[in-house]
Amino acid sequence: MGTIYDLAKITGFSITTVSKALNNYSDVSEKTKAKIVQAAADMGYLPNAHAQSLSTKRSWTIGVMFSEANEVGMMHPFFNAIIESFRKATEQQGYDLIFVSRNLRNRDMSYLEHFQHRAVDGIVVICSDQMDKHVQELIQSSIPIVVVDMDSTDCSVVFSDNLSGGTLAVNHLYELGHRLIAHIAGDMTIDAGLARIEGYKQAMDRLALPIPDGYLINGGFFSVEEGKQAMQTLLALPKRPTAVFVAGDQMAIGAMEAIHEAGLQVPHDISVVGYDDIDMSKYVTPKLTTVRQDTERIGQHAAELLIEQIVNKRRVMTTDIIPVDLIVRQSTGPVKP
Amino acid sequence: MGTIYDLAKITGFSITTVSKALNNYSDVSEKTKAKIVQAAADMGYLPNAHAQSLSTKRSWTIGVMFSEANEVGMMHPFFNAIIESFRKATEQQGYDLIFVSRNLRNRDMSYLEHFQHRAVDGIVVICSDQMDKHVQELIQSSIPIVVVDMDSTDCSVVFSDNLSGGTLAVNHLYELGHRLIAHIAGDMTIDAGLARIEGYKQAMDRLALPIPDGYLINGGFFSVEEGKQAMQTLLALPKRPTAVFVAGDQMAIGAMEAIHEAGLQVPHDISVVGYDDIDMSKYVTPKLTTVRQDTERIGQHAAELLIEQIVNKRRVMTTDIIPVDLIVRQSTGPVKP
DNA sequence: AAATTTATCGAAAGCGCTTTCGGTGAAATG
DNA sequence: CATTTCACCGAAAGCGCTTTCGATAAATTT
Repeated sequence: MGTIYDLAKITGFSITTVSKALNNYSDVSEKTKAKIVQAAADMGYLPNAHAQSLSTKRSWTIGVMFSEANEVGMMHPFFNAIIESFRKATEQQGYDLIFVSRNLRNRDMSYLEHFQHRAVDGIVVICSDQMDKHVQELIQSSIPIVVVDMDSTDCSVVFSDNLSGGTLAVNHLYELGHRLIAHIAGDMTIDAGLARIEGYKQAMDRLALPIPDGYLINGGFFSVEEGKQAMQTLLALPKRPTAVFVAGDQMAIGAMEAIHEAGLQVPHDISVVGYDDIDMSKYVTPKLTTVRQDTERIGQHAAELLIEQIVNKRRVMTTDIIPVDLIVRQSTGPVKP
Repeated sequence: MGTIYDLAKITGFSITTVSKALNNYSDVSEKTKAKIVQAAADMGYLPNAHAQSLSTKRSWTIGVMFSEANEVGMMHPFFNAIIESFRKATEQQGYDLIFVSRNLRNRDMSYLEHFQHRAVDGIVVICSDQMDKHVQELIQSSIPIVVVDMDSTDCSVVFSDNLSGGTLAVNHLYELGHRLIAHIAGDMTIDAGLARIEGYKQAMDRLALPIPDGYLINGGFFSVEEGKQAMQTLLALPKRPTAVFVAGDQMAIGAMEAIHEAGLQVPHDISVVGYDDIDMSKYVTPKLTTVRQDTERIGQHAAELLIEQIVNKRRVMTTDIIPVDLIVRQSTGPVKP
């Protein structure tokens, strides 16, 4: 593949000139630039990224820290959608994503340490666990960073308008005539979960609807299984809700399963609205009514925010809230008379 | 964060000794090693990966090329599951994954070029498109490589036993009494799709079942939408099948939707068995009977294969086939009398 | 006591690249 | 024609690390 030294030897110029020619410096004539570029093409020359990084202190890599909360790794559909759009946006600017692990050849180091070791230009964390020690460490560091789906005043964050999302869901159910509306919530340690709870409460309050005991139930960490269990608890209530707003699609799918297993029908007996609009939502039966998060926009905006910090070399600490939409499908319907 | 030069200054040893101490060379006394290690810990020293790579010609990174065929990017659940298990296995050995894009700061280069530029130690390609020019280029290169879910005699490959998978599905349906068994196939340009077709054909042949015209239908590239369309075509057939083996879960979900929309019931009117056992399969209604691919094992095995090539510095060209299982759920049932 | 080993350390080169700072000769200016 | 400017190029230092090859002093061996 060759180095600039080979190129210098072949063309007869110095490595300085070769480097300059390849990097479009102005102080090299068009003629010699052409020769060098040609020679580079001929030998299939490619600059060594490590050498470049070493010398420029710019690696053109972005480290991504992924949630490993509920062990889903890279299989979380919502996070995945965000990462995907983030990737598209960053790659357009020439960055590569690097997924680091915590153990560097047997030593095991923190994520921050690992990112420092790899000398990433920036970090994106997509992790819902506010309290995670590693996340905090990353935020406190001086590496450009953007955090998704989590709140923080110490760095750039971007997340959905969960408050409105909750309200949207409740209002929709209200308009369908429902008055007994329960909420299967995400764990309170998770910002998104908390905000949706708040949205739910505010909406109920505004509609002058009481929240009966047991109607606000913790669904844990957004898994299908936990959603199912929460719904079972709800079904066992003396006064069963006619509708339930679930803080995540996967949980909602679990909830629907519980309902079906109890011999009831969605939406005939109970309406359910989810949150996220993951890919599968439109394919489950019945198709899930849900609050769509704009993963495309979240990922892209996060990318912009991060890159801006990288190129301008200054930290920005904005919190950007991305609007959500209610997608009405078939899991919600009018309340039974 | 500091460099070995700082460490040398602080401890009073040469950078050579510092480096050796940090890398456990035998020709440095325990005492000085202790001092140096302690100093390193104190200042939070971390070696610069780029400098190390430059000097050792080993980057401890693995490049991953992901399918971009049907634009799903990182959102393909099956590929994702594999990557996840691959990641776990490689990270344990100290490797980081880097997802490269094709355009390096405005120039746009091939994947191979990009990988060379990043000086990855190895490559994993998870892409079903056999003919992809970039994939071929990667395979022909001298970088250690492993390919997943695709056949090739020119490199290490690992994929599921798609032949048996097809047979498994057909036999299951046969045992339920079905004789009119159709197959919604993956595109023939995709190895996995082709093998499943072959499995289907062989099984049908062995059971002395004819394959009526139109019973073998191309479902394209495994999307829900395409599966749905294929099923609609199948439903319009004069002699409608009583069971259908679908080459992918997402297509199967689409197929079920088509069936339901036609006013028919799964499995009462038509049985369907999918392929992959993606996460959602057990949550759709009815829960999908499917051929499970062992993503865990595929990813891990691919990792082993790749790392072995990296450390032994020699190419191995094995093709390893991972067994599949039939997971019987509720989308298949006895044929109507 | 002389000759060898052994243990411990460091100088220096090298990995491939960027960037500063001068140094040419040619063109432009007076 | 003397002087300034300009266009073009290269020497050299530096990025942070590894690794070879000696060098030295201490420990062993004869």
